[in-house]
Amino acid sequence: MTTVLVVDDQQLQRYGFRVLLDSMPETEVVGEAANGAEAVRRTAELRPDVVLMDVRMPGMDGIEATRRIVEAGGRSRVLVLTTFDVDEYVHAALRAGASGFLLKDARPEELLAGIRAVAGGDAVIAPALTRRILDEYARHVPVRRGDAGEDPRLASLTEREREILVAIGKGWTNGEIAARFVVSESTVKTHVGRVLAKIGARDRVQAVIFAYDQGLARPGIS
Amino acid sequence: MTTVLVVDDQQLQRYGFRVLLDSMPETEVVGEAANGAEAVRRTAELRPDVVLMDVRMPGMDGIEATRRIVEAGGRSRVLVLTTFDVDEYVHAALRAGASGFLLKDARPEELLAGIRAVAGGDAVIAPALTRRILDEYARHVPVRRGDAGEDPRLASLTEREREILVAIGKGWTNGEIAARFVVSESTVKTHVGRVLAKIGARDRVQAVIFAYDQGLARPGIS
DNA sequence: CGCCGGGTCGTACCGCGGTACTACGCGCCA
DNA sequence: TGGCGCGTAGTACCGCGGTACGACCCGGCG
Repeated sequence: MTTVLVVDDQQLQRYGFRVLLDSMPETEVVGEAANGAEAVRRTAELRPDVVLMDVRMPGMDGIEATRRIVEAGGRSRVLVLTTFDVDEYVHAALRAGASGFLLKDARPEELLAGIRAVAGGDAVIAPALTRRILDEYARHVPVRRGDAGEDPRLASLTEREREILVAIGKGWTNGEIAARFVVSESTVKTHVGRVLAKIGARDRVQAVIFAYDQGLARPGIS
Repeated sequence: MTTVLVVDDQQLQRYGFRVLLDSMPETEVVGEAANGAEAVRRTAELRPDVVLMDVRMPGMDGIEATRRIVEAGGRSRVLVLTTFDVDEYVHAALRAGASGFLLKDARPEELLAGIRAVAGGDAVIAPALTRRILDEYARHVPVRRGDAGEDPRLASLTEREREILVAIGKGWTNGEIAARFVVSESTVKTHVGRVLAKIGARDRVQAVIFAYDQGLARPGIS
């Protein structure tokens, strides 16, 4: 069962969503909110799997609310809904950390599929918007080097070493890594040393850069 | 009626798609191809609405075939399918001009919805891949104005401190920074200390992460 | 069986990084 | 004139990070 928080300033709109979602066997509306501030509060309280977020709302809008919810670090995922496919909204919502962006004219099964995907940790974008996202994507995202697969230095890492590299990329000290992985700091140092040697980094700073370069580390993930 | 060209090196796979699509009222398979070269030829001949393209094929692969079909400028849209959600494939396919990218384990209705969307000029990405696309999108596509402005922590840095932060983001040691900026290492340390305090970083590692986060440093810049 | 790769842990050493504090010259401005 | 922000520079101290060993256990494999 997927729990959903419905956020919209229009009472009728919320009602519509509630009727639709409660009529489905796999989803359940556990709460509603009429503005951004309330959405943030109720998300913290109810910890729903998915927050169905309208963009345009009086007071705090859906974008800002999304940002706060995402920054709070709970496990709730935000699926942004809007009537208007304004580029700025899409852009801002995705940068705010939304897991999805759908139009309100989506068919019920599309909405359901979106909620399911978002609850499962995936992401969705309305097809009508995907086109533009991809165009910008192709225009801005640099070509991956190595048409022949990933960097050999990365491939030479063992599974454990890759985990260590990711941890380094999060900015953790050796002690913190040791605590999280429940091993001794000596072990971490051993691994770190091997990682640095394999990827050709002088110190962990260069390792972080390498990790970002390879897409192993990403902004906004603590 | 949407006309479809099925491209896959496995005969059985093509058969499966044909049966599925021909059983639907709105789609019709008008041809098949077993490799990239044949796909390009048949697309030119048949001018299908949608080309269902497998990635892995002997000879010319699906990516290259997609590129040629798109460059040919016909009205056929390419929907790429693959069994493996390898990042490189997604990346390459989208850059090649594909209108969509789905996994072969997609449910029939998802595939149908994808074909419909692509035929209508929209684009689709499998939810499992959208997550990563969005991450890269957020990382690379520049922030638009009206996007809540830059981080106040970044704004509090002086010009010199910002230069220092960029240098840290390149992975340089204090000594190297001192040499390049032609100042003493003491000075660099002073600046670094102030930068760390202002942006709230514990050490230069976290400063690097912050720099990437803010777009001050990016992969591929020496 | 022995070998080997991977993961774990320890000791010892040294240097860079980060902090605290002080200090000076310069340009700007009240 | 004095104050202030900024860039510069120095000393002293300490701890984390990185390296160089050696060691053990385990699972897979010839």
